Amino acid sequence: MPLSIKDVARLARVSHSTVSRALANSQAVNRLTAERIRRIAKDAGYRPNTIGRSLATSRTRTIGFVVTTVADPFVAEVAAGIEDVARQRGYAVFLANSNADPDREVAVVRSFQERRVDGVIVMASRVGGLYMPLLAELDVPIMLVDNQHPGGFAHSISIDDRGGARLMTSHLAALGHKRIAYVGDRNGMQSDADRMSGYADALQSSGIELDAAYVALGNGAPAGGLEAMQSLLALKQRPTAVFCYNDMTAIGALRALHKAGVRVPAEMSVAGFDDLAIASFLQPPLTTVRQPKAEMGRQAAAILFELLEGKQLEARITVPGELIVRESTAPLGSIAL
Amino acid sequence: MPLSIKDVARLARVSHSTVSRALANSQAVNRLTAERIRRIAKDAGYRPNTIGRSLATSRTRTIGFVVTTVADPFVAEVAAGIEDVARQRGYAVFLANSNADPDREVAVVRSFQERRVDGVIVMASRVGGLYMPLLAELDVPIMLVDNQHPGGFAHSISIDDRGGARLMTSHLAALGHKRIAYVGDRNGMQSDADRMSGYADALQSSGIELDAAYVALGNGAPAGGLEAMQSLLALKQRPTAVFCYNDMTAIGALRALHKAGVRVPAEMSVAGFDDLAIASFLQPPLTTVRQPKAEMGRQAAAILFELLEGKQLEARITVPGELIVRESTAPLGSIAL
DNA sequence: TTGTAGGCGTTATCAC
DNA sequence: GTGATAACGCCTACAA
Repeated sequence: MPLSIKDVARLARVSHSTVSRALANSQAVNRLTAERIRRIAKDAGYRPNTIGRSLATSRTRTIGFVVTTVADPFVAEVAAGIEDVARQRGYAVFLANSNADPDREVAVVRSFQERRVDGVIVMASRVGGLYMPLLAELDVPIMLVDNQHPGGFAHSISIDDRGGARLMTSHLAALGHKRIAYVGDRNGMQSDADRMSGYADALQSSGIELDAAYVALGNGAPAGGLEAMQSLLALKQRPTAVFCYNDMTAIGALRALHKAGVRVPAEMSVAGFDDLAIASFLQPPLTTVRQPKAEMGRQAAAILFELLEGKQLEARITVPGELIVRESTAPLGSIAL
Repeated sequence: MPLSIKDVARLARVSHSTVSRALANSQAVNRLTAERIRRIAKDAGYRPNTIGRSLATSRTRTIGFVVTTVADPFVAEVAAGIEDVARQRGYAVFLANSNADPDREVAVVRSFQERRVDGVIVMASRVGGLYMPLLAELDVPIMLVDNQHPGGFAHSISIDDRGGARLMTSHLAALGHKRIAYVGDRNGMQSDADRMSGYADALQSSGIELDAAYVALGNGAPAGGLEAMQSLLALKQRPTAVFCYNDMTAIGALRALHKAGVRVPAEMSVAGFDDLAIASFLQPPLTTVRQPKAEMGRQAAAILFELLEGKQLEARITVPGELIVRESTAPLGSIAL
């Protein structure tokens, strides 16, 4: 059994309330006694028990982070950012994977409820629409990262999906491409819809008509990108450039092209979204839209903590994406090796 | 304020101890009263408060998971496995990144201590050697995944690094390669040493002399693999096959080869270790040693829970790696496209 | 089968 | 400046 505040009190021959005050650096306690108590506590190896404290203060200094799966590199990078500032502020982070499974979604909320987390960060892209009201029941501040559901929540930070998609599609159009495809994410919800509409916007501004045949659906993972790209390759009139929902999709698309012997970017330009750590090491290095993942996680956490500390604010932050041009996109008809 | 057990007691016109018993499905309470109480609790939306329970039972049903960084895809896949069984068993997981920073390592242990986690899973590959004694002070069961420090801890699950490396190196030797290089991880500690020695073993059994010039050092990430491969390419007598510490290193190595215009596997075979989700989508699909990552996470958690539930066991599990041959390795001198 | 009472480790409100 | 004392929400003897 670890020492309690009472053990320290006994050692210091004071009451446990004095110990509590001394350890909390309260002004109301004699400087010297306070120092003596702190010294004794330290020597004895006393560690405060957060459970007791939580019961008394009804705050746990704990937040819950729900994701579809942390095995997704994109999610993991955001998680790292969140955990980073949480630790700085003395909060701990419960990690929960929903796996896009409604039963687990319910279980996660229950768990957070029963553990009395002070706040929640949600980044569960494929989460059912029923999830949000469930989360709202928790009655704690909720911060959404890359919100996948339109409206509803007060606090969120998201990449500018539409703007990013516009940026990338315009980049492709500027390279002279006319037949530009989009490989979406069939479970992509809001962000997919927004990237799709950014794509449509940019086509229009470039005077290119949107052709439904050039819109394929992946699943946000390489396998889906591979399949979608194969369907595009089967077209009589192939696209010359393909903008993918995310980098994972693009990785699959690149694989399909290599298998089919189509050279990138000489015969086909490929672009992604996210800028995962490996994007610059792909063959060829991937042109993409950078999301500042860790930074978004950090900011999400920082805002949540502001809220928890009572600040009144309404944060709906949109972060601009950054166009990162690498070697997977090139002018139409360019003859690269 | 959420309802407490006392509120339910009031509603049901019984004492709070009866409610406690009823909700715990105790036999000692009248079936009908119990049912009535449960019904009332449910209707009122009662959610047990784990904090109170923990204080009373001195168990939190919480575990801590320390990693170097969850942004590493390998770590993230293990995390998913751990979280999976934790949820099933009613445990919650605190995620903590040490970032290989001694100060944070200390902070993490403190946090776990103060939050009274019931157990800890450690997967902090670059963690300082001082860390382990610190963790031991926690005085809770500790489970190591892919242990990076020789000896010391009772419970661990690790890939058979040496066996896996032997498997891969033998595979390369069997393809006819004589000049086989190894790109290690300069921060790789135990697992790097073991893979290195498996590599050395296999060379010896194949009658190949180990040449120090063919041992290069990366850092476990693509950038390190790229650099290391460039140094190997600068050799007068280049290797014809390269076994990399892990897939991330191999990704960097592949990039270096593409940049240098060296064809894989025609001119150079490349192999990795881990079998990350993207390995099969690389150019060319990567030959590697599969670690059952999620499964290892699940097993680590399962064993920890056995320990927490009082079972006496000493688990030092070694999981065999599986050789996955894809297209990045080929017979020496084969003329592929 | 049920209720009363005490305790888990804190913080917080009173007196003194 | 300090010490009793009473919460916080739950579990668990012990008594009835």
